[in-house]
Amino acid sequence: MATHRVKTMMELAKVSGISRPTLSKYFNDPSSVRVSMRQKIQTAVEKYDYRPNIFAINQNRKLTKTIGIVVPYSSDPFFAEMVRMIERRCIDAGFWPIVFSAHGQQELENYALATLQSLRPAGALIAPLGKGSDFESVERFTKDVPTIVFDSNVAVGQGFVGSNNRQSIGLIVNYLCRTGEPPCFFEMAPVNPNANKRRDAYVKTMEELGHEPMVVQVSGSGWGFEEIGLTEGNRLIAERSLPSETILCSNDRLAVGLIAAAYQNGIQVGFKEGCSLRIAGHDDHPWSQFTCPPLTTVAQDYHAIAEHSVELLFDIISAKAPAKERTEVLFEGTLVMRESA
Amino acid sequence: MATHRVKTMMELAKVSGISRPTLSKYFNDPSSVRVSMRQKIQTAVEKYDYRPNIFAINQNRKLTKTIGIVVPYSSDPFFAEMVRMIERRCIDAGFWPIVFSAHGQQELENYALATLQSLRPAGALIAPLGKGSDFESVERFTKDVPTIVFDSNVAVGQGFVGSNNRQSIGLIVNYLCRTGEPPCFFEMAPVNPNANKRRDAYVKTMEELGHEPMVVQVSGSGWGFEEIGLTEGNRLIAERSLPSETILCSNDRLAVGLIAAAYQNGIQVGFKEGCSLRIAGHDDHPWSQFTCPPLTTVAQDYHAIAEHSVELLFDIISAKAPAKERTEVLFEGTLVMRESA
DNA sequence: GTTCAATTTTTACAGGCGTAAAATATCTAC
DNA sequence: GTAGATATTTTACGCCTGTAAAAATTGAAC
Repeated sequence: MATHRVKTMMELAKVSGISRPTLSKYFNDPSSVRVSMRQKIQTAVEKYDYRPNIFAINQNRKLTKTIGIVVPYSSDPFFAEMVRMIERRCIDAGFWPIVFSAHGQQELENYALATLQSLRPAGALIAPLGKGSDFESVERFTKDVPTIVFDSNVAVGQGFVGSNNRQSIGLIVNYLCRTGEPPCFFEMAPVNPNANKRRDAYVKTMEELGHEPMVVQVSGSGWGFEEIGLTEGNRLIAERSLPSETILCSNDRLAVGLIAAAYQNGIQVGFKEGCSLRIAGHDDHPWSQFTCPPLTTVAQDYHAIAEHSVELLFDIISAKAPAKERTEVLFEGTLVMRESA
Repeated sequence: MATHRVKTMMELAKVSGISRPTLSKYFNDPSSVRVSMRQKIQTAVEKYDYRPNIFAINQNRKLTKTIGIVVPYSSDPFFAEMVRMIERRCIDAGFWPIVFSAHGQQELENYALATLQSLRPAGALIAPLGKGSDFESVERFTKDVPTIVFDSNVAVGQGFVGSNNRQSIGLIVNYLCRTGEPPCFFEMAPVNPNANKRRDAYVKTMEELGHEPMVVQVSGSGWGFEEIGLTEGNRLIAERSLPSETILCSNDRLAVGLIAAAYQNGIQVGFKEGCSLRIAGHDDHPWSQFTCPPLTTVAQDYHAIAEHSVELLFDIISAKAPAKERTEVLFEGTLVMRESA
């Protein structure tokens, strides 16, 4: 340990008595050298605290070990959780995950894609902004980099993994109709394909059940969903213009804002005695269990989506030829009954 | 645009009639070539969609343009917001921010630091896990990379930027004592120096005001603060063992859980008629305004901390010699009066 | 001890760009 | 138009590792 640190593979070869190409082979894939050799190398690496130079490595490799992850909004708990799971899987598989967030802005999404592209990643997992994306930029990126799209099904890349909104919305609409007044649907102008699919699923399910769909679309843009839920909820309550006393929100974050609005107007939320409003969400965000009352919602299968996205990407990367067809995998939601509806 | 894309600087030199060294100079610093030349180059770059190869660039540069950002928990809204601001400043200054999250785990923090280090960044902004950090790993990192520490004042790096907990806690303790029963302090086993400083500040302030400090330390570890606040809050309420009906939480996330616990036990929170518990937090997390009731807290100056951290780092990077002394900058908190206390 | 296969070593070149030094071209001011 | 300062081109080498091909070594089984 007191030994002077070694900075290049050449030096390591000299001090360890092992040829440089063998060292190179080892760093590419430790199992490609004999066990005895492997141990000698590991000892030397530790003794001289050597680490390969990433830049030199990637300059000649056709395939880097970098995996790009791009999300629209890293502080959204759904994406935060997805990123955590995806990162873990990549690291365990010997890849280098690098995370970018668009922070809701097209400009930053483009920047992230451009940066990532110049890193020549082995592949990428992206959740596009959706409506806010510069479609051509995203498409250009996917031409160069094997890409799996998740969450928001923008029609690019080699595959998509997400939730079955038709099924999950159907589930909660059924539940709400079964247990009380049919819900209206609370949404803002859709920011991505998911939002559209959810609204359509709501309308379809209501019609199937013989009820009149009631969509309440409020104004507001950006990713500050709670804020929109709060201010628009306050407005709707003041105007008494809610078409139903049961409200299904397009996502949990909107519901968080709406619950706050109800509270601030002295309205009790829930299905118990004395409650005059039922509020439900969609996603089962990590903090949905901490609302007052706890939020009834539909859980997306975070784990399955993350896991499957990564598997799909690895399949594509390891396959020589690009997939002939874009695959789409949808996971089903599960009802999470709490107290808000 | 229909032109074939050019992949190396050499090719770009050929097709544009400009020498490679001049192009190289341009990419290092566009202002180092004549205006006429600059325009010719920009035109060619766009026409042939050329982008320099990052790996080749960084292999020879002593100083890369990479800035590393390491946070303990990317989905914590405080860090999410900090990251957003820091990234923006770095991009605007022509640097490449790369974000890593330890997801609360020492192993991942070490991995992030090691990865980052091999990227030979120009500098780094890190918020260490704190108690959960492998101090030696962090210190070793800071020996190699100019580093500014923020949020959690672990004694490494060239400087620290954070909040003045003594002042901010003093502010809210004063407020709470002035307006009602003196608060007890609700915390979990401290995960970082901030938590310790806040508790100490609470104790000091209470003593100054002539009150007996009452610290309620609950068990629970990890970064699931809301969960801890909820379960431990439920327990304390059931046991009737809260020493005061005014509770100052070590941070907002704990308060979110505690408010949920109060709600679930039918306890009204706030200072109005009929309320029997006052709850306050610290940080002014983005979602604190959506709790029921809205959370009274102390706001950290996110913007100042982010801005100043970056400035400090840039100063160090541009200065030839490393700073002789580790600088510490603290920003003051401001009281945010809402309805929970 | 021999043989064959699997490893490792030797040798050599490539990758894309930074950068230094000397020669040449361009611009500005007079 | 000319000198002097400033930019650009030419030429050449270095950075650190990947990788290919041929030669040499090692290992296990007989």
